[in-house]
Amino acid sequence: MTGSLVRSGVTAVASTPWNVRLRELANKSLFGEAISLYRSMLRSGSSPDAFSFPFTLKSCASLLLPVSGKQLHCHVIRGGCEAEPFVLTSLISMYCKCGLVEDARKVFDENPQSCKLGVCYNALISGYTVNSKVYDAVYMFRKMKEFGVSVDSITMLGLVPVCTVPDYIWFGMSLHGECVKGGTDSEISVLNSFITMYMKCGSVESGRRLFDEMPVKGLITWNAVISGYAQNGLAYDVLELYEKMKSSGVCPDSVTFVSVLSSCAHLGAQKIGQEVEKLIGANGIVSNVFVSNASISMYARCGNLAKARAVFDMIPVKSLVSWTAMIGCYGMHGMGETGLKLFDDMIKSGIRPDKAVFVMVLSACSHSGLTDKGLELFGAMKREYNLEPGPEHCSCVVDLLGRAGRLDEAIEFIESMRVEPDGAVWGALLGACKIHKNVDMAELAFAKVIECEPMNIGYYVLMSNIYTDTKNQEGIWRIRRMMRDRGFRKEPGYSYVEHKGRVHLFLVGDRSHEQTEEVYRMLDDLETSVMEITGNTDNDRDEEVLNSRREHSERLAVAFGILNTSPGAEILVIKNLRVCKDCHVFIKMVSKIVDRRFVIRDASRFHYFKDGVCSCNDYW
DNA sequence: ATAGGGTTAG
Repeated sequence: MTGSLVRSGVTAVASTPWNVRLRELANKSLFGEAISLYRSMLRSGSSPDAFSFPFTLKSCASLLLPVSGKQLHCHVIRGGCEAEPFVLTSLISMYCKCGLVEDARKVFDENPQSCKLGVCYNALISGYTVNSKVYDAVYMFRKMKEFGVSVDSITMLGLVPVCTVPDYIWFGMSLHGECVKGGTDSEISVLNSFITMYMKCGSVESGRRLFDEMPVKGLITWNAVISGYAQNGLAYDVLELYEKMKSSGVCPDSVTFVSVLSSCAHLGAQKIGQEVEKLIGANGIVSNVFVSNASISMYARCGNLAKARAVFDMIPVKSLVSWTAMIGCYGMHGMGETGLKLFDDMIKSGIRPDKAVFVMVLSACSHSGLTDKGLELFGAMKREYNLEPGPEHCSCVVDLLGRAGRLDEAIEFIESMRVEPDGAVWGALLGACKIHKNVDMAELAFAKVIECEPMNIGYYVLMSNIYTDTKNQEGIWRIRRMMRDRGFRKEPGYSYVEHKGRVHLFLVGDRSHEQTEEVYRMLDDLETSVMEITGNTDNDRDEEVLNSRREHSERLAVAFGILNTSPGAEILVIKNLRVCKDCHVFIKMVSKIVDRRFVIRDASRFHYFKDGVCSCNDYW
C-alpha cells in the first residue's frame, strides 16, 4: 500500500500483515506491543492507513499516552484520512480518554461530517462526562437532537452518569422520563445507569424502585443497587441484598465483593468479610486491586492490622487507593509514624498524592500527636503538590492544633481559611474544647456547628458533656431543651458484639445475656489490667473516681462479655459504650492487651492506647 | 469482525 493511494481516499485494506497483527494485539489488550508494532511499521517504510489508526489510537488511549496520540493525529492528517468515520471517532475518543477534551472538541468541530455521525457525539459526550464537564455534555446532547442525529442507548450510557451533579438531577430524571416514553428504556444497560444515577444522588428509594420494577435483572443490575447501598452507608441492606442475589441464582463477581467487603468494614464484621475472601479464592475470581483495597480497609477497621498489611504487601501494582487505605489503617491505630513512613515510600515510588491521601496523613498526625509534622505537611500540600486544601483538610488542622491545646491558633486558622468552614471544622474545634475544658470557645463552636449540621445529634451530646464536665447544670438543661424542641429522641446506649458470625446486642445495664456472671467476672480482670496499665492502682483513691469506675464497670461488663468465651477472638465491636471519664481508657472495643497497648474501636474508628493514653482523645 | 457503553476501592 502506498501513501498516494491512501491520500486519494481509496478504502484501506484490512489484510496487510501489519494491520492484521495490529488488530490482533489491540483486541488482546496488548496495547504497548501494538504501539511498538506501529513504530516498526513506520521504520520498515510501510505507511499506516485508515485501518491502522483506530487500533493504534485506541492503544494510546488505553495507556494514557497523549503525546503519542498527538503524533498519531499528525500521521492521520498526513495520510489524509481524518475524515474517515472510524478514524475520526477514534481520534475524539483518544483525546477524551487522555483528558484532553478540548482537543477532542477541536477534532469534532473541524470535521464537517462529525456532526452527522452519532458515534462522534457519543464519544464526545462520554468524554465530557468522564471529565465532569456537565454543561458541555448536555450541550452536545442538545445539539445532537437539534441536528436530528438519532439518540441511541449508547448516547444515554454516556450522558446519564453526568447527572449526579446537584444542579442536573432534574435533567437526569427528565432523561429517564424520556426513555420511558420513547421506549429506549428496554435496554437493561440504560436502566442500570439510571439506577446508579439515583443511588449517587442519594435517592436510594428511587434506585431500588427501578430495580424492583425491572423484569430482567443482570449481574450489573444487582451490582448497581448493592454498590449504591454501600455508597450510601446502608451496610445492612448490602448484606441483605447480597444474600438475595445469591438465592436468586445470580453469581456475584469481584465488583459485588468490593461493596460487600466495604460494608463488612463499616459493620466491623470481620467474620463475614473473611468468608467473602474465602469465597473469592474458591470461585477463582481474580482478586484485583479493587478487592484488595476493600480487604485492607475491612481488616483495618476490624482491628486486624497484620492481615491488612499482608494484603497490602501482596498487591503487585499498588494504586493510590491502596496506599491511602494502608496509611489510614496506621492512622486509626495511632501508629502515625509508620503511616508517615509509608507516605514517604509512596512518594518515593513515584505516586502523586491526592486530596484523599492527605486527609489520611493529616489525621494520622493528629491521632499520634505529631502536631508540627502535620502542619508542615498541610503546608506542603499546596506548595509541593499543588493541591488546594478543602474543608476536610482544614478540620484535620483544627484537630491537630486543638488536641495540642493551641486553641487560639485553631480559631485563628479557621478565620484565615480560604474555603467556607463546614460542620467538621467547627466540630473539631468543639472536640478540642472538650479536651481542654474551654467552655467559652465551645459555645462559639457549638453555635457554628449546629448552624452547619442542625440535625447531627452528636454535637449536642458533646456540648452537653462539656457542661457536665464543668458542672454547668443550666447549660445541660439548655441543650436538653434544644434537643427536645428539635424532636431528637434519646437513643438507648446499646452495644453490639460480633462473635462467631453472630451479632449480640446489649442495652446499658442489661443482665439478660446467658453468660452475665462470666461477663462480670471478666470485667474485674479487665479493670485490674487497666489499672495496672494506667498506673492508677494505688495512688488514686479519690472517692469520686472510684464511684465513677464502679458505674463504668457495669457497662464494661456488658460490653466485654463475649471476650471471656472466645479467647481466640481478636475483635469485639461495641457501639455507644460510655466511657469512664476519669481513667482515660476504654471506649467501645478491646481487642488485645499487649505490650501495655490497647486497641479499642467504636463504630467508626480505632482508638489506640499506649500507657493508658488514647491517641485520639475523643472521649465521651 | 475497525469507533461510542452500564457496576467496583481510600
